[in-house]
Amino acid sequence: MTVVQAKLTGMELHHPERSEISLAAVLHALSDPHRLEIVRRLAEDSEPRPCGSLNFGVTKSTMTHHYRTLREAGVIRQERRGTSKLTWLRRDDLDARFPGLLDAVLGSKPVPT
Amino acid sequence: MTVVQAKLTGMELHHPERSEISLAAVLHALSDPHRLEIVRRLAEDSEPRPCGSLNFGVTKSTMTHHYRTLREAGVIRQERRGTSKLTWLRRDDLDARFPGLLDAVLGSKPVPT
DNA sequence: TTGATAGTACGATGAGTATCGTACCATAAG
DNA sequence: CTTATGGTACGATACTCATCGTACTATCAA
Repeated sequence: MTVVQAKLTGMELHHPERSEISLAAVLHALSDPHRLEIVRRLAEDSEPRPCGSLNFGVTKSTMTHHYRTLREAGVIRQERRGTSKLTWLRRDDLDARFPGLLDAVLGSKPVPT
Repeated sequence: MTVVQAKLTGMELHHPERSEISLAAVLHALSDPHRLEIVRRLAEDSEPRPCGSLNFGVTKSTMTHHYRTLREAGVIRQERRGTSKLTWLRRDDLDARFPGLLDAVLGSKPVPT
C-alpha cells in the first residue's frame, strides 16, 4: 500500500498514547472557540457522532483542520465507519492524565454554594 | 500626564474584571510551556514575586511578553513596587470563574489510587 | 549626579495557524 | 456505472505569536 493510499484510507490516523498526551498541547487545542464548542457538544453525547453533524458556519476544510488538531493533541478519538467518521472524546485518557481538567473546562462541576 | 508617561509609570496596566475573564483566553495563555512554568512557580509562592526572579533562558523582552499575555488573560495580577514589579496568581478569580481549572492544570489534585 | 537594577517599547523576523476554495477520494445507494 | 454523501489534500492568504536586539525609562543607592 502506498503512502497516498494509506492517507486516503485513513489508516494513518495518528492518536497519541495516553502517556504521550501533553498538557500544553491539550490546552492549546482547547483554546480555540470553535474547538471548545466541538468538545462541549461531544461531551453531551454518550454515542460517538460523525464529524459532519456539527456546523458553525465554517467550511468542511476548516472543520477537518480543527478535528485533526484535537485528535493529535489527544482530546478526541476518530475512526472511520463506512462513508463517515465517528468522533468521540477521550474522557478516560484525559481524566487519567489530567484529573479534573476536562470537567473544569466543561464547567460540569460548578462550585457547591 | 501624557499617554507616554502613563505607559511608563505602569498606571495603565490592564487587568480584566473577574467576569470578563474568558475561558479560551485563559487556556491560550496557559498553552505555552514557558507561561505554564511561570504559573507553576507562582503557585508555589504565598508571597508575590518580582518578574525577574524567574529565568528560563529567554530575554527580558520575551518575559515581558509572557507576563503581559498572562495578565491580559486574567491569570496573574501585577503591581509596581519601586523598581521592580510584583506578580501573583489570581487564584480567587480563577477558582470562582472556572472551578477546578487551575488545580487541574497545576496537577494539585492527583487521582487517589 | 551618576550609576545600577528591573522592566518596557518598538521593530523585525520566522514560525505557526485559522480560514478558504478547488480538486480529489471512499463508501454506499440507485 | 452513476451519483450523492462525507470527508481529505493541497495551496494560498492573512493573521497571530514567540523570540530577539536595541533603545529607552523608572526607581533606588552611593
